[in-house]
Amino acid sequence: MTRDGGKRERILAAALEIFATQGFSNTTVQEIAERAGVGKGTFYTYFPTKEDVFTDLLNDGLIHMGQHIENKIQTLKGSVVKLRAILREQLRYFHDHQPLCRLIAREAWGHNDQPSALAQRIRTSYIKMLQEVIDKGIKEGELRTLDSETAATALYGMVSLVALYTKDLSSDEALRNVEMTLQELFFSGITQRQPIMGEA
Amino acid sequence: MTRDGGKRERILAAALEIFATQGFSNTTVQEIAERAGVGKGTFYTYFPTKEDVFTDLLNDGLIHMGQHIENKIQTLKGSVVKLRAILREQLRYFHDHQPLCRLIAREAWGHNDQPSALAQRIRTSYIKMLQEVIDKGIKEGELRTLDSETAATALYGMVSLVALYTKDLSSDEALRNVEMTLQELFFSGITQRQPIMGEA
Amino acid sequence: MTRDGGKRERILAAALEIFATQGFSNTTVQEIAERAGVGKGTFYTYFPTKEDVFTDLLNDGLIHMGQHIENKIQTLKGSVVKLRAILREQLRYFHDHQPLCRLIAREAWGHNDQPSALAQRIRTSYIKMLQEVIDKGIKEGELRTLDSETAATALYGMVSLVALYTKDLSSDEALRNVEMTLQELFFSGITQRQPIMGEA
Amino acid sequence: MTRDGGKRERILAAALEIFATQGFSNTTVQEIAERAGVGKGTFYTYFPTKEDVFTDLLNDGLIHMGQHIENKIQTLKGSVVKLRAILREQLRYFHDHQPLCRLIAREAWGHNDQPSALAQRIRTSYIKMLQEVIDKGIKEGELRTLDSETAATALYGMVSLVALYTKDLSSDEALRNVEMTLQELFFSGITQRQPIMGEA
DNA sequence: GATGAATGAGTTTTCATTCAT
DNA sequence: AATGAATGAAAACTCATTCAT
Repeated sequence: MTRDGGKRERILAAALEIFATQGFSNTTVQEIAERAGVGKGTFYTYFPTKEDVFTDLLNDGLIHMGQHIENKIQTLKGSVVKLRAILREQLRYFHDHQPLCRLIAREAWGHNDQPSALAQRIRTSYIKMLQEVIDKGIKEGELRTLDSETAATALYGMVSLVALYTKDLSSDEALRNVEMTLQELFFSGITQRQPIMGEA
Repeated sequence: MTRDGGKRERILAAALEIFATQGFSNTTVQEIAERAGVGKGTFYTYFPTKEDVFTDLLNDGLIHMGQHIENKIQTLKGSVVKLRAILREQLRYFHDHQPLCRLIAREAWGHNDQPSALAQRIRTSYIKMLQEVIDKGIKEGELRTLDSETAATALYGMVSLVALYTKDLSSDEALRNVEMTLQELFFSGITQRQPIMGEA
Repeated sequence: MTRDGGKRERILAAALEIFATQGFSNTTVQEIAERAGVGKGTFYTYFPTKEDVFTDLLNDGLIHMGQHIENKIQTLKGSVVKLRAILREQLRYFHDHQPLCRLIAREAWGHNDQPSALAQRIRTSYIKMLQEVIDKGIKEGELRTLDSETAATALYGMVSLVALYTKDLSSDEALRNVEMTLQELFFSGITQRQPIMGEA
Repeated sequence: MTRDGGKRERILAAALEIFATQGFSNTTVQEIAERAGVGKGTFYTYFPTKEDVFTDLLNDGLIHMGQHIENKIQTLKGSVVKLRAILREQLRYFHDHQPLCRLIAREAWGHNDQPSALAQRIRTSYIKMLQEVIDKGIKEGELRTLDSETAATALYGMVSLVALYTKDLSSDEALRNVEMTLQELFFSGITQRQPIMGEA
């Protein structure tokens, strides 16, 4: 599958790690080439410009994340079930692919003059998907009637910030705990269920 | 407004706008000076380095946002009431200070190798505050028992992403609609209230 | 004598000290003004450019040194007597006016593109004087017949390098010792007087 | 001569010439690169900073001059013979390597705030050597008893100033004449040998 | 195909000099 | 007359990109 000894992949992997840590501008092609174990010239055999690796990384990443999650929910039935799976998988995905996701996140805030270009794609390609699930749930009565775009964005924001801010998410247990909290929060809200009727 | 005809302020304002659009590295001192309507040298009369304007901007911004919101909730009683106010005010603040908040958000993901320095401060200075309110609410039975740190981060993530992603938030009505959605979502969850009582 | 409260003199003195320590290029007008206790703008009331203070300093210095030494020898009779006095006074002058002399010396090697300009003046204004004394001494038979220009330059080089290189020349005793050595050297040479006559 | 077509050497040579003429501060990297016939960036492929070429030049120069002269005198016997050779070789070396020596000389007066660093080395590495020869000569009775450090410095000062000040030293004859004068001066003094006994 | 030496456009920063107060 | 805020020209240095080997 990889002619050329996987050089392209090695470069992408190296770039990902360094971009994620240092950002686009503070990363030199030299560094990437070194970490990938190739000459600087070789970098340009595989990518026309530094910007291109970045874009490729982002595109591939977004596609991969989208597909990964769509795969997971494809066979599931019911909006709540689907959304629960999305929440879980997205959290896990962010956690398992921290560097990539950090890149996506930062890019989402616009790393340069055409911030929309890709941030746009996040909204359209990924958040749109969430939105559709939510819309369906509303129509079918499983979900409360609310603005689905806002809800989808909120879900995405919740999970991504938690995934990237929470210091210790390395143990499986910690991850599960955080997930449970988010599930509760997103599906039932933070408020203590009011003692409906005379239950007290 | 002060001596020097507010040059310092003009530079800060110009820097804020450009940094927010283009990021730190893609912004040149030249651009800032031009937009501020001063000479390049003048920039250096007021700030030792380019990095310093950036830091000043961020520090002041974080302090300002924190104080603004703390002021708003200080006199309120009850965790739910407080959290509702926080949600509303934060949304509004992000909306009213888009450039600044975009800066804060992006910085949170680390604009360079020492991302923690300021990201840390957001967590400690701002999210900690949310966490305390939630903790109190849990203790007093107003809120469901859940991991308060995760909940606080989730609230912050929800609001900030929605504020920055939502294209049209300019009309007061749009803003109110989005707010309402988030309030419902955060406090009551997305799920349609289960047919309470013995309807099954 | 000094209208304006001696500001000009204060600037010259300040400039001399800093130029001597840091060189022309590494000295800023700001520094000079500060050390002189005046505003930066005031500097330009008294001197058209930074270069001008430097030149003035050098010119005045050369003139002053020349006059000082000429005064000392004017009344003396005999070339050897005169040269001995010159050697003594020059050594002392270098020692007493280290900063100025350091400036002159460095300039002599050319501090910029027109190195000759001033180096020339040293040769013409000062070394010429030595040369004349030597020439007279030769003609009158007091001095050995040799190339007077070379001898004059050598005398100047001897004294100036010793004055500026010798670490401890602060005590009067040390100064006298060094002078004695130079006198012996210049007038009688380093060689042990050959066993005159048939002593062997 | 080495790989890279001697670029490093070309840069060093160019730098030497320009530094010697214009001084360190008045020389731009651009100029050096141009004169060396390379791009500005290439300069930085070979030297980390402008300061580094300067230092390399000086270090190499001092070492070279020292070795050159030590080689010349190593096999000679007798202090007077050695000193005569030193005087001759130093004069010739200064003359043959004017730019380098101009650099060394100027540095001796301190080209910036840390003049000692290298000026020190001149004293220690080179003048010390002269001093040792003189000391030996004194001990063995060939030379007059005098302060050897002062004498060594004087010799150095004499020769270097004459070498750098004397306008026309290009013909071999001129050089020999100047040398003879200095030899006479340094070894026998300027004074006409007193009519010892009744010779007149 | 792989490489790294060569390059110059572009960026930050300094500082002599001007000029309004 | 004295000042220092304002300025932009100039200089060191970086790094994406090219290209000869």
